[in-house]
Amino acid sequence: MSCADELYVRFALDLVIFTIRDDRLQVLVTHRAEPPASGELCLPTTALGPEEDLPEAAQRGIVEATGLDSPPRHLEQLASYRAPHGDPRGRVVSVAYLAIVPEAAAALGPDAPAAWRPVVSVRGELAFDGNRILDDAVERLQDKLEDTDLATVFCGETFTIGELRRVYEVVWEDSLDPRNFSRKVLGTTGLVVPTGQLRRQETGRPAVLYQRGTARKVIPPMLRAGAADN
Amino acid sequence: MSCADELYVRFALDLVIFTIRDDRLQVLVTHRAEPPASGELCLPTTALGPEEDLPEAAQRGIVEATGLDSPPRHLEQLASYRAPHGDPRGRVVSVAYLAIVPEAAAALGPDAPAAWRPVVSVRGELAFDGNRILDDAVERLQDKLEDTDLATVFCGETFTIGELRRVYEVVWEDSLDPRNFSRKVLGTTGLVVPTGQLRRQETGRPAVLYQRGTARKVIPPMLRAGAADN
DNA sequence: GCAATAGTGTCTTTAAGACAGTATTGG
DNA sequence: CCAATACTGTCTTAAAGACACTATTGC
Repeated sequence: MSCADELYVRFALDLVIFTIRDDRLQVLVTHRAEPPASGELCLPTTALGPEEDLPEAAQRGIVEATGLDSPPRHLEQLASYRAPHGDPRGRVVSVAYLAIVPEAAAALGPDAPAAWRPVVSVRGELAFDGNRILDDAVERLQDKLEDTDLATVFCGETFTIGELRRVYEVVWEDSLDPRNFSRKVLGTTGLVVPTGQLRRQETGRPAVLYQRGTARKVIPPMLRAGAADN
Repeated sequence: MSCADELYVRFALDLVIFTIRDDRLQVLVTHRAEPPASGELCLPTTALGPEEDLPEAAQRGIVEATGLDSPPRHLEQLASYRAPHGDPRGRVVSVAYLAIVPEAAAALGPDAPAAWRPVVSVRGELAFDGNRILDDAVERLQDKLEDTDLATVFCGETFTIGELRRVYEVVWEDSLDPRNFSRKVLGTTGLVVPTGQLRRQETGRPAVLYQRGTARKVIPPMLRAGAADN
């Protein structure tokens, strides 16, 4: 490595970009273009520009990776990782960011370098410490659904209570009681507000459409059954 | 800066080490030995060794900064920060770690380079982004008291329910009802287990001594009143 | 009317909030 | 007995869990 100074490390940002498609939690992955691990599956990465803040760099990297015209609706720092010691690139540190894009924006060009893949299908398949990062990201996401309005970010501008419930069910891999879920969501002041519009489908009673409210925290939190594991 | 390669950044670990002394939350601070900001108050830092993992480096840095003979009872990664752009050292990234040492271990040599200072007295006084890091650390700490057994880490090997309650009151800057607190702690299975010993003081009824149990999560969480902000 | 989806109401149980009184020690 | 600290018990209220039924649409 060209920098002998112990204070310098090779640095990059790892991007964990989630969306929901086909009723499954999906993550954007790509293939490494250069050695080491050339051709292997990995998370999109980006470098830190000279004048960039960390969130700025993450946002730019996400726009580049997805080809979206707008920045993601949610972006948060996940954690930092030091690459496994066997890495031939020397001392490597990365900071991972977690982002969410709504299903509607998840369309990707057919010849895009990156692709959406169901999380369950890439578990354990990523190069370097991508698997650990992805696991941490999923856990963070599941935790944050409990006490924030993050689930609404997966939905489009407007959504039904049923669609919102599907987000919880997909991310938590569990089924929720529609009656109790409804009571909880509508009973949390400011979480969602009705738009007055209805969503019609081929059959069945039309559903009331809602949009995000001003509340960012769900107090008391939404509870999931299997949260007692250590 | 000597590294022209855009992939390399100057890197360090910032250490936020908490303890409770004199019924106040205190943090270990030191003074910068070299420019820039020489002499100013700051958090202890350390570098990443060639073969070290991030938690290893943090643990080593904490032992060096505190002079303790044992590693901290709790250590977790907080977040990564990019130093403010005006920094003459160029592109600087740091990862902050949060650690807790019990009051008993908090004794520091009189001529140690670092010193314990009440958090309230150093708020806004730290160099670089130390203030932001400290604020984040306090918030993380307050949040984690709600649904983990982290408060027990501030206590010694054994402690009374009253001592444990003081930890919550000090960190949350709030007073708790002793009766309801007792019911909650003793009603959470596996959180604390009685040792059979008693703690005697000059006067008053002796208190039953407990030690940490096996439960690491408090479910349902301990609630604090003023958690509805944002 | 039927299939399909959306929505609501009640009973029970758990646990927090808000209280006052009893118990044990040393002096 | 008194001061000081530790401990416990009850009533009320909020909210989750576990249920079945009604409502609205297209065909």
